[in-house]
Amino acid sequence: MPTTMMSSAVRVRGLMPAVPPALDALAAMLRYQAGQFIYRSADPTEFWYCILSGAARKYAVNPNGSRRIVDFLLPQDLFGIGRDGRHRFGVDVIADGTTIVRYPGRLVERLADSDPCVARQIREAAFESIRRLETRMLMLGLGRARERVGAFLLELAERLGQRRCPGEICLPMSRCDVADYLALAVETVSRVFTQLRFQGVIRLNGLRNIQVCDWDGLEGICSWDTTASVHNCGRAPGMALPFARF
Amino acid sequence: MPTTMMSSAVRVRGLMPAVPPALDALAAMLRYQAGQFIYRSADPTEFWYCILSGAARKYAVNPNGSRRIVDFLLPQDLFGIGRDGRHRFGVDVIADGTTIVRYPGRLVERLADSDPCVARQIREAAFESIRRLETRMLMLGLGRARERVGAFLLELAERLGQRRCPGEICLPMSRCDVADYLALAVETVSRVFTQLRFQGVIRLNGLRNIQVCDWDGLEGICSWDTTASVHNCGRAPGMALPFARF
DNA sequence: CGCGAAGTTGAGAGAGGTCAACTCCGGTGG
DNA sequence: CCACCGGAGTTGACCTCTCTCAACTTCGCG
Repeated sequence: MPTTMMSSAVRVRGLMPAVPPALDALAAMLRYQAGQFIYRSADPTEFWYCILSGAARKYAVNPNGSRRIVDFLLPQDLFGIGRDGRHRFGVDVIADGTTIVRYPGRLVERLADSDPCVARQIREAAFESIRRLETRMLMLGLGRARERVGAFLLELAERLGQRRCPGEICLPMSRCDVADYLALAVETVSRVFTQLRFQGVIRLNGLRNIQVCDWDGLEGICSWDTTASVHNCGRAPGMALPFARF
Repeated sequence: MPTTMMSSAVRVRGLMPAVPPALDALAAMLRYQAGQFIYRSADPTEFWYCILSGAARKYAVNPNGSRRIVDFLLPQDLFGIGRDGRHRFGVDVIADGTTIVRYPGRLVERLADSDPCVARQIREAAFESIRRLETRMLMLGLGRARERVGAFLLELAERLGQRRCPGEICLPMSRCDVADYLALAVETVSRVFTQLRFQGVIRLNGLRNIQVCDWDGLEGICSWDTTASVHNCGRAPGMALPFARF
């Protein structure tokens, strides 16, 4: 039972650049505690969502009981988008006080038909989602556990806007979540963390706060920088970033 | 140097259901031989493409020289779609006589702004691409080589419309491509194939023609059926398939 | 202080990567 | 027609890495 925070008439900023008022008017803002689910697998795709603050995880559970985390959802991420049907994955919240915006999907679709601007933003969101999936796919293809964990840390820093920043990065997720995300055993993730610590690449303050001491070293670990190929495409730094594409 | 086959005024069928004439008028049809590239990584995203017949592969190459196949492109698949920018991946053709339809991306985008129908079709294409990526991600998360190869065969059969059909499936790609697709060594892929052959799950006629003798066995190999979760979502068979979502 | 959950560490077994040899197949040219 | 060649595919032996299972430690909280 999430808390409704604001009436739908309140402007939601930061969700999409220049959200059209018509779309804005449909929004509802909700607040969740860690462990609450936003929707479950096979639920009807009634609403579209966007994270404002906090973190959530999208996951699948197979008959054997093993779980695979499909995506971590961080601020600005849209999810649950799709046409009428049922969700393939469940989403639940992993950080206390996570706030999300919710839109009635069918109305947004209808709005998209009449407002090209809305349609374009949905396309952008889809392209962004594709970009993330492709990044993740390259990551899963990396052979060694060190590389995957390294790529994960780089991706997280990138998405939190803290790539190459000196400060600490707060991991919103448990080691177990990281393991399910990277298709590794928890123990392996743990071992890699301590290995990176001993090598002076990272420092841990508590369990969740990571400080990257050696960004070059971290990037060197990943035989190929999955995020750089996304954002830079081998072009000179400082140039405009290309949009995601597929 | 692909062969231009038809003037752009010729109607392209099968690409999208009910392609609007305005979009149709922009199309050019091209024919490729195996080994020719359609575009390279870092090329500008000038055109959007759709496979009509044959097969191609989308791939990334890392500094070490190792290659990762991001996607196999089969008939009906759209690719290269995106806003102005540069391609993250290269695409080259793997089957002789592959035919492709090409659209000027910018014009399609502009058309989408004026025609909601075009916009909706682009969204659908994006959702479909996401569906494929998610399927693939679950596949890469599978721990064992047997499971990945099994899931790959099921996915391929599904996409070729030959799931649970008695006939042969023609693999358009080499073992090496399969390996790069599944993030396995070629030798491992080969070993799994022979293992499946000895167990009577599949039969090989030549190198490229596979006949699945035991579909139940094949599905049983995959600890979780990545394609079924896509198309069925645990609902009763025979119901309308949900669209892809994310 | 005590408890449970989360995280870490260790030892062992198993799976896949690597390297090398070999087979199979299609194409080419004598 | 056959020998030769090269590339793709297969098989084998070995080694490395990760998973598994178990014990232990740390953290957070009442």
